[in-house]
Amino acid sequence: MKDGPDLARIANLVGDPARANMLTALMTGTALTASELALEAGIGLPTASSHLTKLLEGGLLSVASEGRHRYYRLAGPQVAGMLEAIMGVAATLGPQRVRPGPREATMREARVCYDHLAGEHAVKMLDSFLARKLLVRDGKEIRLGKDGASHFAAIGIDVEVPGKSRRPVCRDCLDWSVRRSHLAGTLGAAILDKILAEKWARREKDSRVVTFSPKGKQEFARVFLG
Amino acid sequence: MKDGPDLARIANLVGDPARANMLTALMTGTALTASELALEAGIGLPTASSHLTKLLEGGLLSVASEGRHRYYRLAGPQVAGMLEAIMGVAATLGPQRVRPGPREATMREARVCYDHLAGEHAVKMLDSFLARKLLVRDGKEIRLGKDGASHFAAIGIDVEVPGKSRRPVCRDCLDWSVRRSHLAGTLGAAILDKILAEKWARREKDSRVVTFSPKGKQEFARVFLG
DNA sequence: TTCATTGTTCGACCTCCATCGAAGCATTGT
DNA sequence: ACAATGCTTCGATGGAGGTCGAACAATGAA
Repeated sequence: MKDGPDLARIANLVGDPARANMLTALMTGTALTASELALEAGIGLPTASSHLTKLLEGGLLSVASEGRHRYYRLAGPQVAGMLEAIMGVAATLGPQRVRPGPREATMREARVCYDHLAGEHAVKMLDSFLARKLLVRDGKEIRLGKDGASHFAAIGIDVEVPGKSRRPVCRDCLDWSVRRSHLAGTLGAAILDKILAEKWARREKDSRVVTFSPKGKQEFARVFLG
Repeated sequence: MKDGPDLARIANLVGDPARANMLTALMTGTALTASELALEAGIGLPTASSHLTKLLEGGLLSVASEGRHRYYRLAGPQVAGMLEAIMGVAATLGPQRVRPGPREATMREARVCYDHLAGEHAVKMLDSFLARKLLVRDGKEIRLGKDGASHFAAIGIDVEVPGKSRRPVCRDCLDWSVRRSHLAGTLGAAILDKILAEKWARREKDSRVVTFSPKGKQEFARVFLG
């Protein structure tokens, strides 16, 4: 009767509306303070604090104390992936989706997933990388292709791995909107950094949405879609 | 504040221990009756019935009435995939795993995931298929390679797709124990059928565990690992 | 019909937990 | 030192929902 890992324990953590809102907010990848998360979830500070300790003890979040602030973030990409998986089921199952809404459309196009880009653009980008053999699949893993490192270096993406970090350079992450993979890992994160640094796109405030400027979209296509 | 699909609603469904046990039991892919599920979850019939209607309305289960029995099953492979994703987080996060236990070891080696094989053997098998180009990745999709259909037909796996079914022939599914992909879809299901039909392995009663006989393991390696 | 099996519905109980106000700590700034 | 900010802890409240017994409905068998 007790097969495998404890589903209920961690699903229950996600199952509360307030906590779910917090986790969704943290899907942006940015670390947020307790008060910001309380505002996001629409609850008081004491309640938020209580939820946060539960998520912390549950292992879904990590925290960094800095001065009198405490910055909460998702415990890792794996947690983000699980949340996307649940969103995927909720999205296809949810007949109570009253209206797609404009917000929804922009989310499907481009959004932040933890620390990398997700959505249609991101899926196309990974497809292009694989087609050009800059990246190659190896089982579930994705690795740099023969010319991968030099190519990414040439376009200003620092792909060197210090060897210390456990985090893989490339990883794939299932997209809840497109139902295909996009690129995660340090490479995915570096690419998002570059896009924002070059101001090809900007993040909408308090949202996962990423909106490209017309010119930015061109540049993105030129540089990343080959 | 309300970004994307409704996480909490469906996570909450999985978050109750009784419901989680039911869902875990249904990960075997077999349809079970309400009383079987009540026994599995360790609760009374009325309680089970209440949970089942919730899971049904929530869209995680489907039901088929047959005589005075009502057979419940997971709503689809997508739900199974989500459950495995949550298990993955629970497994790596769960420090309260007191002891791995023998049950755990056999689960890692080979188990049923909804309707196909999962675990180390299954991961190796997919690796082999990809290496021999019987299957090829295409983005997130997995498709039959050039010689794929004929090869599988030769070893007695009927891979023809009636065209009617929406279900993909090949799909990958993330393995919570090995953290790599294994083969799902109709092909994955057909292969599991074959393994059981040939009696190379048998299912443990009321469990996801699949145990290979020594001879069966040899045959499995010969036929599927090339 | 009569009985047995299987499931659902109803009602009542009871536990759990999300919530907030107020107080307590810690850190920073003046 | 004193005040202000950010957050946690404590205590009390209230509501949601999981639980089961009993009654009811539906099917199948004797």
